[in-house]
Amino acid sequence: MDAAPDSRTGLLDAAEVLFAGRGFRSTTIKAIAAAAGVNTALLYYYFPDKQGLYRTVLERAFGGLITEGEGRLAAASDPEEAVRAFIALQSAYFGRHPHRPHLFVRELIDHGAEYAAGQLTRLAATLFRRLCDVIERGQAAGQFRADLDARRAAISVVSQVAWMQVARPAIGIFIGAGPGGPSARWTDEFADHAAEFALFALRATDAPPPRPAPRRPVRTSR
Amino acid sequence: MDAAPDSRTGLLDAAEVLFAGRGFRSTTIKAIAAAAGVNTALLYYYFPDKQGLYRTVLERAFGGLITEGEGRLAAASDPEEAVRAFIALQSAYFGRHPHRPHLFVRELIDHGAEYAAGQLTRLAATLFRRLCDVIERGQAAGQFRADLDARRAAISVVSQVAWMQVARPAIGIFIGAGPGGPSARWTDEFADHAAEFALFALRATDAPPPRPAPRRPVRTSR
DNA sequence: GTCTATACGGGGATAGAC
DNA sequence: GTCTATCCCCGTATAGAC
Repeated sequence: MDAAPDSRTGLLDAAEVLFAGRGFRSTTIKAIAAAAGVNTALLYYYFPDKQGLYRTVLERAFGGLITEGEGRLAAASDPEEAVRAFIALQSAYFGRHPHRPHLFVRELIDHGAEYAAGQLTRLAATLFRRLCDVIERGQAAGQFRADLDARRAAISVVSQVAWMQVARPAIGIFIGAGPGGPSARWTDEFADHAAEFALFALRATDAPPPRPAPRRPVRTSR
Repeated sequence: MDAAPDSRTGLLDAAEVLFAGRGFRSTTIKAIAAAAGVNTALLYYYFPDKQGLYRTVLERAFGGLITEGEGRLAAASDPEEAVRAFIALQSAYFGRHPHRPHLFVRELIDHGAEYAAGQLTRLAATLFRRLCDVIERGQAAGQFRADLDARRAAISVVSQVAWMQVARPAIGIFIGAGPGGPSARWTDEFADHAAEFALFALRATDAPPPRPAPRRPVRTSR
């Protein structure tokens, strides 16, 4: 049930993995077609050219994050819970699509987000906006410290897992696991740590004591 | 005083900028030679091949970070001061070498740190080690919360500015500045924010009240 | 829808003159 | 030390048969 019988989807899947792994310029259409098990020329039947294929790959990947995120985050009501849910979303999404962090980062540094500008604008209006709102709501309730700028704080919240995903080989070396990167278990535990770290930073020092973090047994990453 | 009269250095400088901007595979030796104002064949006089040139570029860039970092960090004695100094180092170094974040990230995602493994091992034994030690010292002194794993905490500390440098186009869109990324002023202020955010997270809740953060007027980034 | 065959430019690298 | 000239492979994209 995991075979993609139709050629268009097969091309999209293969292109996504290759673009993520080697970047847009270094990925050849011959490699994409070969990985999809079809002929080079067929690519030009389904897509206008290499750029058009790339654009479609990006739309699918960002679109998936936004759709899934909006679904997941609507549930959380308490600000602390919402921050945890946000980081859990990052961790789960990248656990399920392990190459997408690279796809996203490459688009940022290769093209300055040129091809993903539309998707990022949507992301700004949905997930990022929602995280900022949650922080501001926590500040208004006296749960979170009021002296933090919500947008900067939101970036700090997101940065931990995002950077961990990108810098895996370096982190692997730093923690003694080698350039293959940390284990799946370590990766999951880092997400828990990141949530706690962010909440320690966000909490007002005179706030009512938070209930202990629920130890989520769910393990979602690779 | 900014001309690089000798061809070897000119090639290294040009290669660094191009490798950072487009990646190893997408950077052509013809482009490097042209940017350095010399002939393609001369590259093979000074370096064995494209890979050898790349390796040398990485060694110079990582080596600079380590050398500069060890110098700067030896000064700070107080753990809080040391954490601030660490983030200030990141900000200053990347402010002075604005393309190196991309160079580093590309090496991580393009080659899994294969070419930089040696430099990263040095980094692990110097700067990263030093940051972990500082956190542990703060924990032993009761200044920092003891329930954090020092290595994970160190990664959280580093991640904020690192991610901000990499995700500039996305952050620009998120904060309404557009895909060109945040302004130099915003970038500098984010480093201050990141230091405070990290210290809020690190501080033991029953610790003696920290002195107010010194507002560093020094502006070091682009 | 899917393939074969091919045009055409640009890539890394070397030989060898000066 | 620095250049010209060149080799050969591989990249994108298209024409057109089936």
